Amino acid sequence: MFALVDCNNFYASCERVFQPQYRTSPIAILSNNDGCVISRSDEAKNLGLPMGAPAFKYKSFFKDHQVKVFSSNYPLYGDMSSRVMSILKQFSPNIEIYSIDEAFMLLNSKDDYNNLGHQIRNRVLQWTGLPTCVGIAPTKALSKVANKIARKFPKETGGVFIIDSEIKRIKALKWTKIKDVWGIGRRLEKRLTQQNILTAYDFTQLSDSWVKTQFSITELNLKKDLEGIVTLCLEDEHPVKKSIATTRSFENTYTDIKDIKERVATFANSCAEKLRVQNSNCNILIILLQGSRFEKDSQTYKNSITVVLPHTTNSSLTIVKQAIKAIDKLYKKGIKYKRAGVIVTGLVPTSNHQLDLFSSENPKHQPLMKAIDKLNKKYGDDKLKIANQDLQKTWKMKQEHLSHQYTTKFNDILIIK
DNA sequence: TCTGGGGTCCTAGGACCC
DNA sequence: TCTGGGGTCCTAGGACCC
Repeated sequence: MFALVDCNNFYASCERVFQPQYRTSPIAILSNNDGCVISRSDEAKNLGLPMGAPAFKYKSFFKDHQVKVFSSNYPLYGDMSSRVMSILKQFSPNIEIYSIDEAFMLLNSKDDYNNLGHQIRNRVLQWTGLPTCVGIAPTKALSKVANKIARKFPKETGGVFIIDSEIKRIKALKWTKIKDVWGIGRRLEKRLTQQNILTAYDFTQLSDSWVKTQFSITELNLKKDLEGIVTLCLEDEHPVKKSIATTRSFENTYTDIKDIKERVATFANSCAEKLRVQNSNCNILIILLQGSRFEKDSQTYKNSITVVLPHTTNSSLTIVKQAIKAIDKLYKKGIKYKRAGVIVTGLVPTSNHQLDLFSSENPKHQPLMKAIDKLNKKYGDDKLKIANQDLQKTWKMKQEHLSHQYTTKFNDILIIK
């Protein structure tokens, strides 16, 4: 059997752990630059605050309803997540960390599922302060369904729901709206409802061949999983990433190419650092540049350049240089730019280094990068920068409601009187 | 003033090869 | 009138997830 453990309103709950005075208040967490709402407590949801609500439009709403607003604090959430995951590993060695706040687990057939589900919930709550829900079922897709039911009916289920019979499976699928099925997004929902496929159960009644030809193998696999036939398996715990991205919106718009180059250099350097952490090299760079979606003359501008390198690399120097060169080509005068990004792909392990006959990197790059990474790790906060990166710190992320890094920074540790 | 960011997988179609 | 066939690789675009 599979279990899906999901933290309730993860970011909002993390903030609550360290500021328990907000245990019953509506809470909203904002995206980077305090742009829009990305996590809400149940109280905020009940007030009708939608996901993705732009913060500037909801200022008075927050005030009127006394919503406690936080900027996103990823160091805190990341650390809380790893604490939760290490607790889950005590219950089953076969675990797939699916996202920052949820994990699939493979359970032993001898387990008492109901008892185990409640044990998991209780231990995570006791040790981290985070509430979770547990769904248990014969397949991954069904454990998602079970989890949703546990979440929706806390009183009846106590936060744990198990699909362990055909009757329960059918009932659960009939209850699940098609748009709430894992793997059915907005587009597929529209196409399916047009065919009068309204629930997960309706979806499982379609013929395999129709699903395969109308959609793709992905949807067919999903259908089988919902029927109770194990099709989706646990994935590797530490999959090697196939692409790495750093893309950001700017706090304001930029028109000067110098500002854009500065930011893009930072993004490129960040990609290179992530490559070195996972011991990968890349040979393809994609550089994106986009105008403000909300300015009349800039909104249509959205362009990218793909650069194929003659050799693979994870050198910040090379990647930054190429990214800046691309900006020279992408930049057009008179546009208000709002967003840029760098994606590196075509990743290979560094050990797989191929000898390039006609072009290879300056051999001095590697030891230099090693030295930079070591110093940055030691002194923190990316003290060492390469030329072109935003030395002047002309930009800064807007984070007006940031909480402390309670669990990862010595100066921020709570003091109990 | 002000609307997130980082991933994966699949398919169709073109280029190229023998 | 008529255009081989089969295979692989690559890329762009579309869909999804959290």
